[in-house]
Amino acid sequence: MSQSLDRALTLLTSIAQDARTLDDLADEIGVHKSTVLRLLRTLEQHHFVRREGARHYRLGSAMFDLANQALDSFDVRRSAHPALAALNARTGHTVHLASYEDGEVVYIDKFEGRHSVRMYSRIGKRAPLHCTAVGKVLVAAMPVARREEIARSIEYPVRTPNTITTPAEYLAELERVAERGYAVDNAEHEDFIHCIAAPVRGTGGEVLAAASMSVPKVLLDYEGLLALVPELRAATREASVHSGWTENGKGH
Amino acid sequence: MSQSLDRALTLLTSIAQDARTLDDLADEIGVHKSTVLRLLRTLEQHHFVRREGARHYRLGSAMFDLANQALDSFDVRRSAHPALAALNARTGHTVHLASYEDGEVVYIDKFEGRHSVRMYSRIGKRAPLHCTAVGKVLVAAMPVARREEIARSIEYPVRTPNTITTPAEYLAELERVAERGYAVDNAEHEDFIHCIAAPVRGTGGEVLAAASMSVPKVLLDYEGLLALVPELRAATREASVHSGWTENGKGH
DNA sequence: GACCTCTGTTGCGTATGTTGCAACGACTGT
DNA sequence: ACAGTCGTTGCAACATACGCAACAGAGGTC
Repeated sequence: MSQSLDRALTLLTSIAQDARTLDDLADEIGVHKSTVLRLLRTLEQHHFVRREGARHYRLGSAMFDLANQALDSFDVRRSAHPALAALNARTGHTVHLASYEDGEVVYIDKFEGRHSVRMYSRIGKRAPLHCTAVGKVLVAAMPVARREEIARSIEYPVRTPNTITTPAEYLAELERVAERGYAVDNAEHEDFIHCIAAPVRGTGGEVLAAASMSVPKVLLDYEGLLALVPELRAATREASVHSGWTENGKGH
Repeated sequence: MSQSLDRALTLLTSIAQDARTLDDLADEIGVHKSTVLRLLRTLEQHHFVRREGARHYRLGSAMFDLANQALDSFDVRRSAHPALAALNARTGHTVHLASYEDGEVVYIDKFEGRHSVRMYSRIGKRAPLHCTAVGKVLVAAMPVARREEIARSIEYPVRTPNTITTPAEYLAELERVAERGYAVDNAEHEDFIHCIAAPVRGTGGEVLAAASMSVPKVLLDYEGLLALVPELRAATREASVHSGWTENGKGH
């Protein structure tokens, strides 16, 4: 809607991937160098971008600053932190905390596993709802009407042979998740990895976020993964308590 | 230089502090609501901002995503990580990794101490050069001509009774730091806290970043702090080795 | 060391995109 | 049901951001 802003944001996205030169950027967004220069100057004034040497641009500190400032405003993140860090330390597996945003899942915290398996995730990264354990947990927590609405509206790109590909299947899976209180991603997102996830609840029992553990298949087979569920749930329970949850009324 | 972009970036900075409503923002930057609305919409399309409920705006996931993507491009950050994490775990004190940027210091990593002393720092936050241990280390690593240039150009706001307030004093301090190989901030930045810092070096012996330990004065007196220097230097040495540094030629 | 190329930078006129206005619509709370 | 608040739209006027073309400066090549 705002052209120059639109272009500037595209620039940022581009620069974030790697340092870029002026011409690179001009080519990428298809405008004249001078236009890019002016945008970059404004971005630079605000510290969103900085120059490296004479001809390379990198993201500046404002980016980190604002991001971390905003991450702190996710209360769940802070309250869940100790329990998840402990879970990560105890098991050595990668732990994620994720939240629902606009038809997708967003990772709001990550604890790297000890096994050097490169997982293509990152704080702030978005992931689909249909093939992630955290996605299932978050959607399963919603009223049935909402679930159906979402199941109808999202896409079902095939990521692996196990990926769920239809709304009907997805809704059935959500039902199972809601009953059991945890979700599984049996290599539905990435071939090598399977995950389990469980909800983190707040004061009124509402689901604030989902925490997951991701384990490479070479390390643990499906049954081994399921054996970790109690440990995960103990951690999410602890995280929930720190987030104000009390075990009366709802819960389970 | 670009008006709309300038306004949009100001909006982001504002929103980062706390969720804002449309009118709040319009007042803050002194433009019409409709203008703000259009900017926000563009920001929203790029996921830099998201709506919370119907009337509040928060930072969106792109912010986190880009920031973390870019943080990963600081190679020092990754290579220094294990050594600093270990230092933090061993001592329980707050550890920072910082880098020089444009007349200021920028924190690029932080390991929270076990003592619940609120430190007003954050990844991405900028701090002055004249009253921080990391600042001294980074500037002391530069050629004398550059040091003088910087000493002349920066401001010397008084933060505590101990703050250095003149270029001459600062240059003398830098000389000491360069000789010793580490810097001290004796409650020059914040009243309650004193810090020590040392450089992290790269392949050619050049200083990539500075690592510091911050300790509340109530926990440890000045001598106690200095007693930690060897431990800090062991950690920065380890971090340097991981960053490609080898102990020949330069070094010490 | 001189030439050439490549990249960043500036001034300027124009058209385009952006702005503010005012009226509308949706929602909240009383 | 009403008033007030806040978000949203269409439009016309204007300022702004755009592309162009020419300049400057650094790096590399012969």
